[in-house]
Amino acid sequence: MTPTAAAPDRERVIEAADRLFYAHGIQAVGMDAVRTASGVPLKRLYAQFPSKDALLVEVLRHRRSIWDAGIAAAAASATRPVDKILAVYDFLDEWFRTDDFRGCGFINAFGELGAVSPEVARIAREQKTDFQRYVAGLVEELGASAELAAQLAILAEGAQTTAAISGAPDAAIHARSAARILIDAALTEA
Amino acid sequence: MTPTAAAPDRERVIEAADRLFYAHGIQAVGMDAVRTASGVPLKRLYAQFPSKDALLVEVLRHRRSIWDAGIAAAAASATRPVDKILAVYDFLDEWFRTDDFRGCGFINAFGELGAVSPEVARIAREQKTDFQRYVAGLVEELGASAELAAQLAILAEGAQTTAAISGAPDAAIHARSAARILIDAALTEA
DNA sequence: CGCGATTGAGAACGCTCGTTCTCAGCGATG
DNA sequence: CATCGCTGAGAACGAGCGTTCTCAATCGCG
Repeated sequence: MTPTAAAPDRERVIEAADRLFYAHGIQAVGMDAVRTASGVPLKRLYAQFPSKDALLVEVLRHRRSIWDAGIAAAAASATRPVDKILAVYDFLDEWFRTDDFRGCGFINAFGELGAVSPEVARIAREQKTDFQRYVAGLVEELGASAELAAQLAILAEGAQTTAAISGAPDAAIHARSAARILIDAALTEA
Repeated sequence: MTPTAAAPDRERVIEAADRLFYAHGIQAVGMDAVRTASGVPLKRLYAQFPSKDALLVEVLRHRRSIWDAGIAAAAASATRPVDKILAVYDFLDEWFRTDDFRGCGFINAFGELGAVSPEVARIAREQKTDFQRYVAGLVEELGASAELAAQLAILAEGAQTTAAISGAPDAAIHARSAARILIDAALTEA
């Protein structure tokens, strides 16, 4: 058993669990389902992750890196800070139109387990504050206030829950145009 | 057993379950906990609600009426449509500073059970669209576009998740000032 | 070819929880 | 005062699930 040979197992399990947890909710998915979907037997699965909770933590970490990569890729096509900010909403728009979109995984996980698991609550909070910091960085480049950053982040969060629950994918478009107005207002005021 | 005598039981159960479900999550709360908190024995409890799912539906209905009443009360102190809109964010601000605030109960319930229970998903969606309609009505009185209404609703949703997960109660204040800017922009443009 | 370590498949265990059942106590009624 | 029906408290039941264990098949190595 070389340590490198175990890596594909880990990834397969995390990706399968992520897909299942996101699609059906965490508590609704049994370890047997993870095993079936990943093709990794229970024994190896528990060799990699001591418990379902530990697996969940890794799944959330994985999901965070996916999100970060998506945001970075969306920003890469833009040069000006303003466009990088607006690219966030374009990224959301694309995501919302995905077939298996079911809201923000962190918001969902927080709603389901945030009160019971401090670990889950912490990871969700970190993801949100990370995003807020990212937006704040871009806003700073713009020379606008920190309040604008908070408002832009709130718009993004609201778009996600609105798209998820109301099933309105155009929430991203509305958030985007609102963001543009807020940015313009902040810049002309300064 | 007069039918009117059963009413207090119903209310006590619904209120106790609502408090527990909201505080800890739905699946984390057993029927025994509901029984203990409400003081209503299991037998009567199951006489009123055929299952936990049925109880949950009533709990969500109850929560919806509480929300509606809160919004209505907040709007009552204002006369102009603009102030009624801004009153929504004042209401959120007050709510966010509550000790036991843990986000929007509908967003949480959707995240936990929306994928598994179409009933829960439907009730959450109805609550959100109801709120969107309410905002849309006020925006219409203002003579502004339907897009502004969508944007204002997104701000309210985003403030709720931000306050819940990031633990930032001032999300309501940021949403409020953003709302004011968007409203002003929409009105001067017209 | 033979033997021992490893592994995969799934059975088994223990716990939780939704739901139902039992039974002792009690109040009403004739 | 005796009896009958109802009620409350909690035991009991059955299912689901996280986690562990069994055991036969397999692979590597001498």
